[in-house]
Amino acid sequence: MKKLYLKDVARELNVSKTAVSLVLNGKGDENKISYDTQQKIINFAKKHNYIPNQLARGLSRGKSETIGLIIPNISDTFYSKVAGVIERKAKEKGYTVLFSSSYEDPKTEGELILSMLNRQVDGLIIASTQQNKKEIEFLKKEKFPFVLFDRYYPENETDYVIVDNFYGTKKVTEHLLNLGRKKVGFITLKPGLEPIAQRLMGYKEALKAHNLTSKETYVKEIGREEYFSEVEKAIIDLTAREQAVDAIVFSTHYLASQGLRVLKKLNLKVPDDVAIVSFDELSAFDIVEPPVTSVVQPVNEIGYSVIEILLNKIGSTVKTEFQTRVLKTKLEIRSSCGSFLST
Amino acid sequence: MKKLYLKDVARELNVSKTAVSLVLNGKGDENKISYDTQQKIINFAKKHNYIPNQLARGLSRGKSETIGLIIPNISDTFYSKVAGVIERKAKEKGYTVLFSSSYEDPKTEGELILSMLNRQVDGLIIASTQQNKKEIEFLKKEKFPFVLFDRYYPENETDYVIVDNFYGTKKVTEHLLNLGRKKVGFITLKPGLEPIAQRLMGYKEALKAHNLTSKETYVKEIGREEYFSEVEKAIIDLTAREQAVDAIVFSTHYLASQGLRVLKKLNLKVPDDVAIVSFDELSAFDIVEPPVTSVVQPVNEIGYSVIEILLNKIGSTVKTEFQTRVLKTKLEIRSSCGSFLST
DNA sequence: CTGAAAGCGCTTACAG
DNA sequence: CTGAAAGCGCTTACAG
Repeated sequence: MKKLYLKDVARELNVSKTAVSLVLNGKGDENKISYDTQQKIINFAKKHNYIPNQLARGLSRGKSETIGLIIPNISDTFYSKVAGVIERKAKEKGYTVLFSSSYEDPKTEGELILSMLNRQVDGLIIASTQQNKKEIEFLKKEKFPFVLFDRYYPENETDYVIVDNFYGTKKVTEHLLNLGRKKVGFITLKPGLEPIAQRLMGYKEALKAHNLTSKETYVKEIGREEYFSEVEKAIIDLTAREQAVDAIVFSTHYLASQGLRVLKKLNLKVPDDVAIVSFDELSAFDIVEPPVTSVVQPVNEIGYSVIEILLNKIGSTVKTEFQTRVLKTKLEIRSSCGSFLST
Repeated sequence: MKKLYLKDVARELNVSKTAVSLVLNGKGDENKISYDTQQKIINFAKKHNYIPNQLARGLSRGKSETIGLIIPNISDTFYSKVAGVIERKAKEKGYTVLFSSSYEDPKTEGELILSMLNRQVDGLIIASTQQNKKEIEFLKKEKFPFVLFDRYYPENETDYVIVDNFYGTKKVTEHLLNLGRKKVGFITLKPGLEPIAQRLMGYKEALKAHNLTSKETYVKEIGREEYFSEVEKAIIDLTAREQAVDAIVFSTHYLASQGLRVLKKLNLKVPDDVAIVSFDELSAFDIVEPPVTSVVQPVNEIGYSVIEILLNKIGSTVKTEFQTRVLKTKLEIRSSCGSFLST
């Protein structure tokens, strides 16, 4: 069985290439091709496994039916979940997705954007490092369809989908304060990312609303690469001083799980010695010890929104308003905060 | 800034399209194009963001520099980790990866294979549903480069990378028996998948080696879709009868985490009432309560091997032997089995 | 319905 | 080095 081309099936069937192409693209009826001929073509194609070359098709039609997805890390549970939703929705609409991880490196991300572009993706979805303003502006100038999620560029108008990082963190911090915790630490990443900045602000706002000033020393900003050891240092620092904290907010799931590891190692009891909460969660957060109260991101909604906005963009030639969505998070209360503390 | 094409940069620079193409593809030297001209072309291209159309390039050269990855579910932690490794390695070699989840549906998987093929991927990586023998044979007949991982077709000779499911399960079951457990249950998926079958055999072999016959009633095979409720039923069944089990082996990570959830709900103490172990793990298995002894799969090695074999296949025109690798698992002992039990 | 033809944007011998 | 040309495998007006 040799590889079949359009011309082969045309020849075999004694019809024109035009007819075959038209029929296989569902344009048989509108071109008044007889039912019999259509059936003949369709059956032959199916029987002999005729596979049209998408490269040629894409080149000819000027679109590839492919979407590019650029995320920090496909192995991270949050991104892999969103990727799953995006892929499922995209497939429903006939798109395949090309993905690539930037590993938080702006240079890699920039190259990825260009690489996706030269592969003629029809649209781009990016959870950006937020350090490629130039590329983002290039995309805008070219009117290339793209939507950002998770991380966006506050100073550049674009389509994006994010969650309410500020309010989510404020709420979970208040939850802690309402339970009688007075000295709340915040372990987070070094600044640079918008969601992280928003979470810090939410934390501070909650303290302020409770008439507590957020001591600088309660906020620990650590580097992503060496977070394993730095979380440990941060916790030792927060818990060992004379004025030890009685609660810690972790700004993301892997900091929280490492935090839990460290707390166990240090023999600190959660929530008795210190209560903890996490922004974003691991699916196992309900079976860790103790189960961790978390701010849950609406993964499905994020994926749906992103695809919806992007496909709208791709479909329409008229320039539309930028669409931005800020989705609500959900506070999942578990036992890592204990019950009310009277001191 | 309009979109630039090859002919545009040729015109602007007063050189031929040929020269531009040659230089940009790194064939300047071998075609004796002067250093100055080369620099001129390269600089202009970079400055004006010339992005060659990969569709045209691929069509012309007969390869797309794209690899297709078909897995059951990108959101599953095991597959997302392997996908990350594969993507990283592929990128190093200049390949981008197109991915798609089959969600365990053979029909979807079959369509995906054809879809990837018509997108002219240069090779395919599949963790198969094992129900598309026809497509696999088609790929073989076409001499299309592909390698299977995790799940393969025992009756069809292909390249594949798997782990030692049999021995891994045997070892972890023996670990349980060596600790004095006598009645070991096995909660697994309904048959159909080779790794699952191997794990069951490993479990039985361990029992046999300890002169225990594996009672049929100790093995619970459940459906993937409704595993949440079925794990519960299985555990109730295994623990409530007069001869309750004193240990349970879970054949995969999500069964184990659901098992832990259920055991907590039923107020059964792990490992006192029942010890548990898991084949494959969640990254949080060291902080759940109790930490779960697991058979760890060598995710990096799997990814590396798959890419290595595939790229070899793509690179060589001579037909080579099928390459198969069976990688070792690692037993990670945690406290979910307790210490030696004397009864 | 057909058939010849142009076009998508590249790459790559080939003659000079 | 150039330049004209063929070719990759499709799609799509167009004249008949």
